[in-house]
Amino acid sequence: MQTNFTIDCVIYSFHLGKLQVLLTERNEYPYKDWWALPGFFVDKEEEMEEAVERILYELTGLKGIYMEQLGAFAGVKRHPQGRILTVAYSTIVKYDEVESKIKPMTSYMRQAKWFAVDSLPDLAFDHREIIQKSLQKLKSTLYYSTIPYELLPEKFTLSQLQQVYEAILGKTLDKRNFRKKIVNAGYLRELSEVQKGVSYRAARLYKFDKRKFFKTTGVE
Amino acid sequence: MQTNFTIDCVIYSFHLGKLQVLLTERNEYPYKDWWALPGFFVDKEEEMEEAVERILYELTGLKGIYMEQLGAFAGVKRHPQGRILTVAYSTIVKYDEVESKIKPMTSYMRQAKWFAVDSLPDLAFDHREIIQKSLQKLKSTLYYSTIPYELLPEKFTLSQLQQVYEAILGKTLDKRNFRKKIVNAGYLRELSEVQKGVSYRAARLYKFDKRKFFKTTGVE
DNA sequence: TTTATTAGTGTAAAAAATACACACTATATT
DNA sequence: AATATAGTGTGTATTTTTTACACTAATAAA
Repeated sequence: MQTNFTIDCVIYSFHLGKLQVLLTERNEYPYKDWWALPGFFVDKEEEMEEAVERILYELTGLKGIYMEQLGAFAGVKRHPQGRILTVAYSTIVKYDEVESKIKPMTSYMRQAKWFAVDSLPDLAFDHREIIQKSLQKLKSTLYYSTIPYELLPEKFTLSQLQQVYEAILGKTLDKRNFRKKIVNAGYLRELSEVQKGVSYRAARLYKFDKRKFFKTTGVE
Repeated sequence: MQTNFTIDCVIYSFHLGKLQVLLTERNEYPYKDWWALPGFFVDKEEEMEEAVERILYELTGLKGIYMEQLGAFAGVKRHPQGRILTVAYSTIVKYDEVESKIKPMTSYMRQAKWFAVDSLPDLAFDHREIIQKSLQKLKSTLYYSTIPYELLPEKFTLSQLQQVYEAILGKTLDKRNFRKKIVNAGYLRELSEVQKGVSYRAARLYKFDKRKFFKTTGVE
């Protein structure tokens, strides 16, 4: 059998202490005027990862972003006009790197906007379910993944890192225990720099050392 | 874009102390005479899970088996005759419940046979990669999943359970520590029965209590 | 009765996770 | 200069979890 084949992207970033998802407003039936995950048909000779790159580039102007396949969603009833199989990807961009004005839209979508994951609008199709599943996976793999560092700028403070963990896990963590654990893990490099432009004591900056991470965790 | 759409199943069972995978010998080009994962095209109005059920039923005569989606594999180059998107599922059957003579084959495949995961033959397409990924996932979720109990008969001994864990993790575990951990977890029911037909001291039998499992782990 | 084979059990040590509170520093404000 | 404000940075004691480790008990077969 043949089926229509699309990619949908859950695009995350971290901003204002919250995990954010980039959604687009549809300008087409079905679900006209509803918010939806950005997605497109996959071209005939195009790899799925290339399609993800393409969508991300068109929307945010970024290349080489972090992505991870979430799975296939192919319910016969998920699209009113017959089955459309979509393969969902979780992707991450750094909020600051996304051009402030997200790219002007195609005819398919009117605008794109960041939403905090704890206050999403109603969503088209089964996109709510997709995000739910993506968040669940984020949570369960958090401590063995590079995801927190994909969400933060290259240099970050331990408090910012803790905020990311808290935003994803949806609970607060003890500051001293968090620091002990994360610093002991041994894949953060303490810089001699400190934060700038804050109106209180500036915090020390750290960098994530990917090589040490892979060496110590053996992941990926 | 439209694409061909198939399902491939990694069908596991546990036998002779080893994790086994059911493979079929292809009787068609491409990869004629190669071993491959059982798979079929998905019908137009058929849910993916239904397709998995159908394949499993045709091959093993079983219904209501355990399944879990692994992901989509859609490399442009994975099939010589152009892209065929396959969604892979990991499934589990109890070895004893599968009719000893696995169903007579269709024209597509000559025979089906169990292979221990540590001695697989060369495989068609990207099926080696699919199995690899499936095994990896099995490993990493083992302690929070019902998989070991899907592999075992309803009543089992702690040694058998330990064998399952060892087969999947690929390493030996300490008997006392394993028992302590698993019994403390609180979702095994000790029966008053013991094993029969063994030529040595018979071991106590246990049952898995799904409800307690979900209550205590909160998973699924 | 002896042999072979697996079942079943406890304790001590080490490591990891948790709970918990205050002094320090940099800036902005008066 | 003094003070208020806001977040940084740090240690210890307790509990829980994980690890290491070896012998006796039960049964069937010879």
